Amino acid sequence: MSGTRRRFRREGEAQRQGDLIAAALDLIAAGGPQAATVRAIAERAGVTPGLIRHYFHTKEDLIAAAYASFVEQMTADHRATLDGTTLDPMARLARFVSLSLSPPLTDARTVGLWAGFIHLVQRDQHMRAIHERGYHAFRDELQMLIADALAAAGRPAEPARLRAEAIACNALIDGLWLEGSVLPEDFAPGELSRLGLEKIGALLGLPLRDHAEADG
Amino acid sequence: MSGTRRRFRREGEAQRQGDLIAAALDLIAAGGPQAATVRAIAERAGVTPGLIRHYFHTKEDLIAAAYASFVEQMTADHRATLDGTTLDPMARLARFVSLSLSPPLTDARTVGLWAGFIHLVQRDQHMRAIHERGYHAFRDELQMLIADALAAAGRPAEPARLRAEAIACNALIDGLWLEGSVLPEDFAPGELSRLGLEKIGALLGLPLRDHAEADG
DNA sequence: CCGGTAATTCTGCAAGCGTATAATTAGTTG
DNA sequence: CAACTAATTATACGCTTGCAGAATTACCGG
Repeated sequence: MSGTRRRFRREGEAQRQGDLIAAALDLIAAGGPQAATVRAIAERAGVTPGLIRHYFHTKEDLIAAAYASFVEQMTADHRATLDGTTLDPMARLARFVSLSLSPPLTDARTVGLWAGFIHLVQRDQHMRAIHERGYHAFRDELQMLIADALAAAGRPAEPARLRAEAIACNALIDGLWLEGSVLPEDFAPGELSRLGLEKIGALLGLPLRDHAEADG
Repeated sequence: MSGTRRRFRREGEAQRQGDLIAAALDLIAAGGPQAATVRAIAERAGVTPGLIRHYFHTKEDLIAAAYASFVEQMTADHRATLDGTTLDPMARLARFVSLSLSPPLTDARTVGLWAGFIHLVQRDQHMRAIHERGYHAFRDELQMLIADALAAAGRPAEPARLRAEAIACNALIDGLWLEGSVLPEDFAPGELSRLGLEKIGALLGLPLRDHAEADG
């Protein structure tokens, strides 16, 4: 009756799943979990709603996949910028801190996504496992960087103290991340990175210096 | 037709509004914003859905009121436990830190509520104002405590440095709060408070000691 | 150029959503 | 005890939601 059907192109499974996941993440970041309806996700991904259930058994499955993708990309980006560089341990630690406290990590979108998934993390065991893995990966990497930096400074630390330092430094980063992401106008550009480096340096007794990209 | 109508008691405006707000907060904490439907809120508050629109012009209004109540209670609880005590400045600061890193503040419910409102805070200007006020109240109080503690230790700090210290200490608290609330099983009981006191003490160069309630 | 396959669209449904409004009932006042 | 008022319930409406299944169409191998 309604004349012509909508034209479409066939795509690979990976491509379409990726599009749908990206669309879901965009919507959750912008409008919270409520905004990620199957219809909205499909429209943003450029397909019709029915296709979602061709690639995901249920909407909940898509959301879980989106969360896994989000966590993985967060840590992957982080690691990628650190690997392949030939910095000394202290510079690597400084870079890690600086990266954590700048976009795209410190950003309204990231914190919005993080918050949008929290209640799922608290209730769904699968989501919780994903979260736990990501969090521990982040903290473990930070702990290794701290260990290397302390060792390079001639002050190696025993495991128990190392764990405490990592938790504290991680908390400092997370706190600055939170505040800078939710109320960005409260802080001058680069202030968060500077503060993070200075205070983490103070906690560890290491003079951390920023050597990031150009500064005006 | 359906026989008897439901029995009810008339209540004051404050009481009913409070009940509805409490119900909304419970639901958001447990199941995220999605769970706080008008029907669910009404059922939990022991009334029928229509009553919500007798006390709030729209559901959005109720949610905004709930958020304001949440933020206010968070800071009020905090302040109340500190006022009326005759502790020296350093003990007051220690108490502030310790309170922030124990239930009910450091708790799955609180972080669940906080996260559940974030996307509203980011989009709605009214919500944003509420958030900003609460955040600044918390940080300003912390800053005053730090100022007093430093002054009492004979090392008063100038405003600019004081602001930086407050932001950093606040971030450390927030980070520990976040991690302890989302993954409580990662930390031993009291570990967060201990860590917070130790590391904030290290940042400020003050020996903060815990003198909270009994310890096993 | 012609089938076959599965990726994609389309249509529809039952349930739940927020909201509007009329009907009732509890409590107050004289 | 009867009238009055406002708190509360009840009912209904239009819209959206996630999901299901049938119909179509793009692409691939012959």
